[in-house]
Amino acid sequence: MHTVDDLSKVLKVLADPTRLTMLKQMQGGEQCACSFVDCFDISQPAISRHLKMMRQAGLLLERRDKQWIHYRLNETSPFYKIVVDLLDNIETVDASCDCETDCAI
Amino acid sequence: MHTVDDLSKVLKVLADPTRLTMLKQMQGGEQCACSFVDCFDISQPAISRHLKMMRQAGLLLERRDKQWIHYRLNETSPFYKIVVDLLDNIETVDASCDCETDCAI
DNA sequence: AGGTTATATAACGGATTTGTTATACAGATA
DNA sequence: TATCTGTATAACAAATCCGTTATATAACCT
Repeated sequence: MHTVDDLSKVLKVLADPTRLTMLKQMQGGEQCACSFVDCFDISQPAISRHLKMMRQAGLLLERRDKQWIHYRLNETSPFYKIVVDLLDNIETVDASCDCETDCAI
Repeated sequence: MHTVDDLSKVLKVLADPTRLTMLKQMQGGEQCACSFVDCFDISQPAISRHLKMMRQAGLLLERRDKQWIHYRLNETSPFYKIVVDLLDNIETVDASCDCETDCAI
């Protein structure tokens, strides 16, 4: 159970097509930040800020491996179920989003 | 099933504490616009615009009775289930929101 | 017709969002 | 150490959001 304020803050984070797509991709497993940079038609700093926003909302966890940072859904977030329920309502996203680097997965 | 763009547009409408509260109240049944005006600490035009935004998103239906307009959730919206599932995650809202007028209900 | 009440629209201002470019930092490698 | 790659931050601009006040419209009531 959440307050109106808490839920509306999370919905604000979710209410963006770029972030929704990123989340949908992470639903399929951990994603390297660089794969998002390759995948979307926006700059690397823009990607970085989208990731930061979701991380600060507690929606993401990160794992550093060498110079690469891998992001995944935070299954322990109090909003995790809400997020995946929403993602399950989205048509499968184009998977033509492969990382061009050596980030190993 | 929805597209990322369609879902993010609806989430943008939902991602506001005033609108979420209004929707939660309408989950309990039809509400007169005037009851929102009495209930929230914002101006009547602000209320009117929140209602318009939700109406335009297809989330609400309206019924005119004399000079009063009553709003309710649109159960035929393709997003209806998503909306109520989200509302069900919200703590019950303070019901001290009674219309001061003769709008009858 | 004239006044009152309920709701909608117009015009505007400040805050927030979301992109950009430039730059800094962290880690790997020659 | 110097440089390259991946990521984050700073500073800024355009667009959008959300409130305001003023005004218009619609329906009711003398």
